[in-house]
Amino acid sequence: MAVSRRDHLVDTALELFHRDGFHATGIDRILAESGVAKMTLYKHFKSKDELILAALRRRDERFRNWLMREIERLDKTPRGRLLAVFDALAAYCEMRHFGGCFFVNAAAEYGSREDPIHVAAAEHKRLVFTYVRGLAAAAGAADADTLARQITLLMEGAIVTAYVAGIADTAGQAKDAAQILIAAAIPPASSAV
Amino acid sequence: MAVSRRDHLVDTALELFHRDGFHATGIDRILAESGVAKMTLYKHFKSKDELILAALRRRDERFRNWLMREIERLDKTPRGRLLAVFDALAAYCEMRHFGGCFFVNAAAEYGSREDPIHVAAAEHKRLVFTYVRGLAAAAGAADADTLARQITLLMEGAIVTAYVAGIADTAGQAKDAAQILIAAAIPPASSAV
DNA sequence: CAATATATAGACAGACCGGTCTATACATTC
DNA sequence: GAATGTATAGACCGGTCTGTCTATATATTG
Repeated sequence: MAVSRRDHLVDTALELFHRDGFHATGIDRILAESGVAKMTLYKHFKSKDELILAALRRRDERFRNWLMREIERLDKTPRGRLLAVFDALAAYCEMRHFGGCFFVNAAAEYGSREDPIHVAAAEHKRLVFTYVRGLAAAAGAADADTLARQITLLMEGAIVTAYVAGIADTAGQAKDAAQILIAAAIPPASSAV
Repeated sequence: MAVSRRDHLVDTALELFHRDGFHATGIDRILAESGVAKMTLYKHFKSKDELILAALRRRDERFRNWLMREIERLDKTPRGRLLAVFDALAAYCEMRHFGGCFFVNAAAEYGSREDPIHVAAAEHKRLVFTYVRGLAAAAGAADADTLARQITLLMEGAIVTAYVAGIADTAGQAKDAAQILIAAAIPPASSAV
């Protein structure tokens, strides 16, 4: 088989969870869609929650890899990459089956901050922030933490607004705001690097 | 009775939906918590979805009233009110039972953009944007639409980051960013008004 | 008092939930 | 060819879901 049963199961679950939500997606539908037997699922995962966690891990890995490659492809300069973040985001929001941020949606359904699913969502956000902070530091920001926080706030706002309010080009508007914030945060001497 | 059965039902549903989510909150729990009989619920609402819509309407009304009063109380100048938005937001995020944005959570569970629940969430976002745009225009922004969009993007980012990532003071960091954007958007001549 | 409206409790239906179990089919490997 | 491991289908369990129903209690109003 080209892809293992387990991988296929996680991919199918990921797609259905993102499209229909976690509680609204029953185990039986995932099995029917993937053509996998119930016992095979429960051999690989102890429970539905474990399957959700596996889907979150896969999504985190794929999304961050995609985002980083896209940003590194779009611009070669550190400062340019801080802005390219929003071009990548625009592409993300315009994808065919855009359904908002998978991790925000997960946290919305599993609101308890102690829930492993909520924890996994928080961890994803932390990793994205860390990546952006690296970009900000490389671009010469005096306070990389603050600039990275401002940029990630705009990113979150753009995704959630595109999804909930259905407004196009929020990423472009966020990019315009980011440009102003970057200019204010990075000393002119470093801006040409 | 001090409050009608219908109102009590909506209030209880609102609280449980926000705490535990929509799919995870069963009709029976709402009835047990509110002490209302099932037939009374179905006399006032055709279905669970209708009850959810009523909860969204009540929440929209209450939240926007609270936000506007808070902002108008915090600062008397139009420009100051644009920043006071984030002080109100900070207070909101620090409330005891803060559970993110009720409307973002609703849209996360009812992802289809045609779903009346998703539509109601989008409408709430539109109304908040309209209010902020009014503040921006009153503050003398040359392009009130653009500034209002930037500010609402920061608001959304702050709420979702405080909730999902569990980070404190995102509203304060958003306020710092907003100050820079406001300074860039409002002509100095108007800034003293 | 009688009539009406509105509330109650709780059984009930039919579907679906997550999860367990048995029995069977189909490879691969010895 | 026999044995092993892994997949399959699908019955089954107890519980919960939304929504409907009946029968009863209570309060108001004529």
